Amino acid sequence: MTEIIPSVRGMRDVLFADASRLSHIESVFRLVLESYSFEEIRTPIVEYEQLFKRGLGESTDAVAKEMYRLLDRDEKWLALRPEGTASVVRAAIQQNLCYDDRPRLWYMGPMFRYERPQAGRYRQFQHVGAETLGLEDPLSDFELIQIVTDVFSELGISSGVQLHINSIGSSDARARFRAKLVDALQPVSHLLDDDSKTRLKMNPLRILDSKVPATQVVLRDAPKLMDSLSVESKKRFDKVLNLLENANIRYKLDHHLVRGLDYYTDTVFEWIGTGMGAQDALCAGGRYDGLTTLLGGKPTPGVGFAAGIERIALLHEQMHDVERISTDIYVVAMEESHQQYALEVAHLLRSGSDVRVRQHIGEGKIKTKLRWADRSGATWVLILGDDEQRDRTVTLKWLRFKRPQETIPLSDLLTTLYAKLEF
RNA sequence: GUGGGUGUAGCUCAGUGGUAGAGCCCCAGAUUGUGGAUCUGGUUGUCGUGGGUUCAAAUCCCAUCAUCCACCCCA
Repeated sequence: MTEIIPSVRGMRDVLFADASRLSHIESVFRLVLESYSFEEIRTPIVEYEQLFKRGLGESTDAVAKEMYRLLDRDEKWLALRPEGTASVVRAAIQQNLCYDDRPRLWYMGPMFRYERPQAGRYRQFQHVGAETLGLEDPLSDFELIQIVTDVFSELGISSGVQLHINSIGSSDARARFRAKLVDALQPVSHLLDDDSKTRLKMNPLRILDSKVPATQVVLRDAPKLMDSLSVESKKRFDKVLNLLENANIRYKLDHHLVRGLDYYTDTVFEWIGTGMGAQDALCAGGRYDGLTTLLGGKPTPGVGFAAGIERIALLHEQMHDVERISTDIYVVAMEESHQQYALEVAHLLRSGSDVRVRQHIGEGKIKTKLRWADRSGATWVLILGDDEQRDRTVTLKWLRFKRPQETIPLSDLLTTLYAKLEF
């Protein structure tokens, strides 16, 4: 036998109810984002590798260890996008979108990272994100947080999420803080875990969000990032928090929240799902006032978020059931000679209503056909035989309730169905 | 990239060296224009893959792949 070719590691097939759940989450994001007057942007899945190296930072894990790279036929290095923000900002610069506008853009699509697969972590995963460009006002930070809050509320998962927020200030402030932190931790570095020791040299800020308890103890006496922020940064952060309080959006100040990508400035935020295992970051984002200049554009402030659809689905699954629905009405022709009439009836239903209609295809006894009708999950089956074809009627049978079947004129079918649907 | 668990029928799983099993599902009949419930009968397998030990391997050993959990990282 010929060998089966499986799907690529970390890249899954999503079927039936699981696919419906993802679609539902996506459509809620779409509706809420559009209600805030955000407009959709679709950028390529493949970009020059350089875009991510420069945008996210050469030494970030997402770029250094996890990027899918591919050599194009003309020997240029391309990459499958590991996230969406760099592409959106690149597009805004290339299309000159900020020249006379403050674009409010949202996107959705697959992202790729070469990581070890785990629950809630895949090598191909779905992001939905939004970016507001050209606005410095803290209101733009708040607005994005409000959008995601609305989405979670609409999905009915608000009680399972927690918003964490912090400000990491300007890159100057972070440089000052980095020096202070290193000075403070160097003498006690023997108390740190191995990863944190490495980070002390490579990326000291990331020590802050270490999960190792002993390291967190050491950090209690270390300098605080908040104390290194400029007066302006503090003021604008207070304003963001104020807006959240006025809107009754609950948050947790998390001074150890630092982001893994280099482009963030000032406000950073993240929603954590409760009871989810290790991969519990559902949505994260923040301000990135320096990104456009990194990518060769004019200085333009920006703020955005990205949400992991699969992770939100994992949480949603714990809280809500989603049914697999494929058929409302199953149409059965008794014999081959009734097929033409069945086709006519099925098409009438499809064009005259929004029900899902499936016509039985294949030979078999009526018994078998009805079993297929039952298995399809349909609410009704329409049976069409000699009598029905002759009188131009249909026999309508309930599959889910004990109710008598009835034979009705074809011309009354749609109105009869609507009457039953209302009931 | 590191550590650990698990891979047996379409699904959930039992089977610790001696003929590959159960439940559910599926198929046929009881019931030739009526599904589901019941009864009767039936089908379903490279035991993840490759090698090794053994008279004999689903079972023991090695490797490998997949998957799950944790680390790491992140959405």
